[in-house]
Amino acid sequence: MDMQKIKKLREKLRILERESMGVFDAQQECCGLTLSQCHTLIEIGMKGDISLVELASALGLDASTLSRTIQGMVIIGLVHRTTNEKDRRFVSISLTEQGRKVYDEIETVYNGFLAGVFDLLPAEKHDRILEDFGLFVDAVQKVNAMSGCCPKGQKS
Amino acid sequence: MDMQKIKKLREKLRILERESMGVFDAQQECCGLTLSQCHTLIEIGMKGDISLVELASALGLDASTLSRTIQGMVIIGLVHRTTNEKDRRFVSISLTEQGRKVYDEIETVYNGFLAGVFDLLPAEKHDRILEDFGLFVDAVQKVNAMSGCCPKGQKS
DNA sequence: TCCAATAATTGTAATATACAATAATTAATA
DNA sequence: TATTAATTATTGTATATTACAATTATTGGA
Repeated sequence: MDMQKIKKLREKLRILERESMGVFDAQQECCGLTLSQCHTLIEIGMKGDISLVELASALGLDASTLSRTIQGMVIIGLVHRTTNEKDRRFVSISLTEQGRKVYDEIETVYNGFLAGVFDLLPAEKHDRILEDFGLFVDAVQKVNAMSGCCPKGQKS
Repeated sequence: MDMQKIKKLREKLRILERESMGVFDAQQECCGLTLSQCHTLIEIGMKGDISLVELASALGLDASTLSRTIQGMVIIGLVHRTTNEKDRRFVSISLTEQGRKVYDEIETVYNGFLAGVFDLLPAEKHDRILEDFGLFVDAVQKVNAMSGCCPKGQKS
């Protein structure tokens, strides 16, 4: 890989970082959620019933941070939080009916956004782009796993 | 685009969002900079001499936010801030020698990271992956520009 | 010259975050 | 079985990041 190509990729990554979050920000506005709440909602929506530590780990956050986020979401009626009766140390976090509704709304908008992106790309390249994107992200993940320098939620 | 493929892409995007930031976080640790400072440093490093509003716009931040970030970076000796004598309303922001050193260090680590990523990908696919990634990001940018729902730095 | 526009900073408040300490509960062990 | 260790979640505390509003300094135009 010559440096010129890497530089170009860096630029694209920086743009994507900002631009793809734009959808989330729009979401935040549209659904009256903060970005943190939005991320949390999506994660719960995908994982279903989940404990606090598990969720914190999935989001790369400290448990105390997430505890407060969840607290807020319980108050506004998006999230259900109950004690797990099998092991009363755990809480069981899930979406309320209202939370599910907001989640579905976010999903719809986000999926629509991506469909719009692909509308701008030549149809015959769609599969290739998806495949290549997947390969790239997988490799990123592998490199991070290998180096394992700075896992989220901890300063070494 | 069928929904299944979009879902898969969503998952990849979420991973990338977290994982690619990992490098920055590592940076943050290694260079003693916060993430905001790191982003700011990189932007100044790329753009060279720049005014506050311009830089704020490039970073998608409010000018007041950036003003404080810059203040901090001036104090720790990474950034130079002087009044533009042609138009004394503007300040001229640039990297100090020390700032340039840290910038170069970050560049080196980040580029090395991406080189590592491509080491894991088959060489014959490198160019294709780069091209497809570029196409995708360009399309994302276009869609955001079109909808123009929620530009950064403002709640509508 | 006076007023409007622009750039930057400061005042203020809200959110997000991590680390440390604590309370509650379970598992392990002596 | 009783005590100790480990685990989960929450609270206390401090810091960072951020935006909006108000203010100051400066420039350009009427």
